[in-house]
Order: sequence, then C-alpha cells, then structure tokens
Amino acid sequence: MSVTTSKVKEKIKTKENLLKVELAKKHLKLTRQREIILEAFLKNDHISAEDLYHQIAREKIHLGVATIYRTLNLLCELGIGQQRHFGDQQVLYDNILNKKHHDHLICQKCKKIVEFESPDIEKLQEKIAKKNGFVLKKHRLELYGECQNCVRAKKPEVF
Amino acid sequence: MSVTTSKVKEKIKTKENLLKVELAKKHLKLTRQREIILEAFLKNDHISAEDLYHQIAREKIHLGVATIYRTLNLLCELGIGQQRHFGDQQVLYDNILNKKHHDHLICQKCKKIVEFESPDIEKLQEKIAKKNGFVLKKHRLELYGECQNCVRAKKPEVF
DNA sequence: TGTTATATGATAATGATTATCATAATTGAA
DNA sequence: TTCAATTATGATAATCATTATCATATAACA
Repeated sequence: MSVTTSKVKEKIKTKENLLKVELAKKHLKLTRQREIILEAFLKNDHISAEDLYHQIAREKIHLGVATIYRTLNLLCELGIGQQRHFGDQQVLYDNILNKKHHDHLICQKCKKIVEFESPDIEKLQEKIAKKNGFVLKKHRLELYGECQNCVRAKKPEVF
Repeated sequence: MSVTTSKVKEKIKTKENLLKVELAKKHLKLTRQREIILEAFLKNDHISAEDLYHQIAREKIHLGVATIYRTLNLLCELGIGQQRHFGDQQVLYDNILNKKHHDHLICQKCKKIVEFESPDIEKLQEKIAKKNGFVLKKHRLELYGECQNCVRAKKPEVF
C-alpha cells in the first residue's frame, strides 16, 4: 500500500516536473490552473475541452473556458497532447504522453475509440506518396464502424 | 466543331436529366438555382461552398449563400458530391460523379489534391477492424505533405 | 520584496454553417 | 393553360466551438 502510494506520488511529481521543465524552456509560467488541467487531462484518453471543463468543475474548481482551451493547446505544443478531429464538431485532445504514433478505430454508436498502429499501412502510404512525387509529412487514418458490443446489442436476431 | 458542340450539349442534357430524375425520386423540384449550382459544381474537383458562391457570383448570377449550402448538401444526398474535411475549417465538396472510391494526398503548401486508391491498404484496414471486433463502415485516409513543385520551389539548395 | 513578464477569466468576437420565415417558383391535376 | 398544393429561395438571425481582447492577478527572478 505504501508502495502504491509512493509510486503515485512519484508519478505526480514527475508530471509536475515535466510541466515545469517544458514551460521553463519557453519562458512560460507554472500556474495552479495549468497543473490542474494537466492532472485532469492525463486521466483521460481522448477528451474535448468542454468535457474537461465540466470534469474539473465537478471537483468544485472553477476555471475559465478560455484557460482550458489555451492550456490544452499549450499541452499540444509541448507534445503531451494532440488534437483529433473525428466525426463530431468538437476537437478531441488525445493524451499522447508515453504513447507512440497511432491511428484510430472509432465506434459510430458508442463512440468507443481504439488505438492501433500498422507499420504495413504506413509503408504503403509512403510508397503512394513517393509515386506521386510527394514528401510525406503526416497522415490521418480513421476507421469508423461498429464495435462488438454495439453490433450485439442491436442484432440479437438469432432465433 | 459541330461534333464538339453536340457532345457538350449531350453532356449537359445528361446532367440535367440526372438531376431531374434524382430530384423526382425524392419529390423535389428542379429549379434554376439547382441547375446553376450543379453546373458550376461539376466544373470543379474539390470546392468549398464559399468559393462556389463566388465563382457563380462572377458570372453575374446572384444566389443566396443558404441556397448554395443547401444544394451542395443535397448533391451529397444524391451521391453526386461528398463532403471532405481536410485541414482547413471549411468543408470541401468533392465531385464524385463517375468517380469510384478514393482517398487523398494533399500538398500542405499549394493545397493541391491528388486522388488515389489502394486496395492493399483497404485490405489491411479490414483486417485491423476485424481483429478489434469492429464491423467497418467507412474510413478516412489523408496523406499530407509537399508536392514536387513545392519541394523544388523551396529548396534549390543544390551546390 | 518588488518589478516585470506572463497568465487568467469574463466576455465579446469570429467564422462557417444552419434555422427561420415570408415570398416566390415548380409541379401535377383539372 | 390554370390553379392549388407543395417545395424552394434568400435575407438575415441564430448557433456553436473556439479565439481575441483587455483589465486584473500571479509567478519568476533579481
């Protein structure tokens, strides 16, 4: 138990340091708001600014929406987050701390998001780019469909 | 020359019929505005509602913006157009009349768009979806980079 | 501890797209 | 062709997510 606790503390301390260090590099300040937002952000995998705002508000902490947006975008600049434009109109912020590059599989029903990587597809993409005389800088691959649960839920059409 | 003319006329007539027939199926009306918008739309490959609005305005024809948006979305319902959300905030409407499914390669500099298809990638996508228990409904694959012209223009750094 | 640069938050602004609604045009029947 | 019924148009207001503004507050560092 104490082991767990210390591990958690360590982790948190590490995050704080990360933030502090990264901010310092850019002459930016470490504020209470930024700590709160980072902390909350890292508890999620893919979250919208609005949802994060409400999530934090539920903890009785009020932060201005502008601060949420600004900080989320800041985290993206620091390489901790990444914007994702899936089907909806809202941007989702992907927590990419300690994650490598990946693409997404999205359930159109329950909105579940699964991350995957496919070196094979990447190779083919590179080949296509080259064939067309392009220098590939980035790509976006999203697979939309229905996950097992949702398929089952809708079609118990057995017997 | 007369051959060319008649060919053009034939083509236009075909488009009109297409529109008329498709509209009739849905109890919708064939209007002058819809003809104008379809005609202009088909001259482009990927165009935003705003650009189409201006393009039509340049011909001294004034249509309300709402009509442009409504009609463009209508064309999508009819399977003549398809919305594309690339990097920018504006939606581009892809003219997919007589086109099969394809993905896009986009130059981040000059905005050139190249269409391509890759059955190999599609197969891999299907495999990934299956592995994760998903029934794949659609996908979105966009490759962003720099086209030959833009690469050349910026880096004559030879010698 | 004070000075200075940066951050915050309330709110206005933005920009693309859609909704509203009075008026106009098309369709199909007679 | 004409009329009634239905659908379309267009000016403009509304929407919605996000960003800009700016007065006030706070962090950093000498």
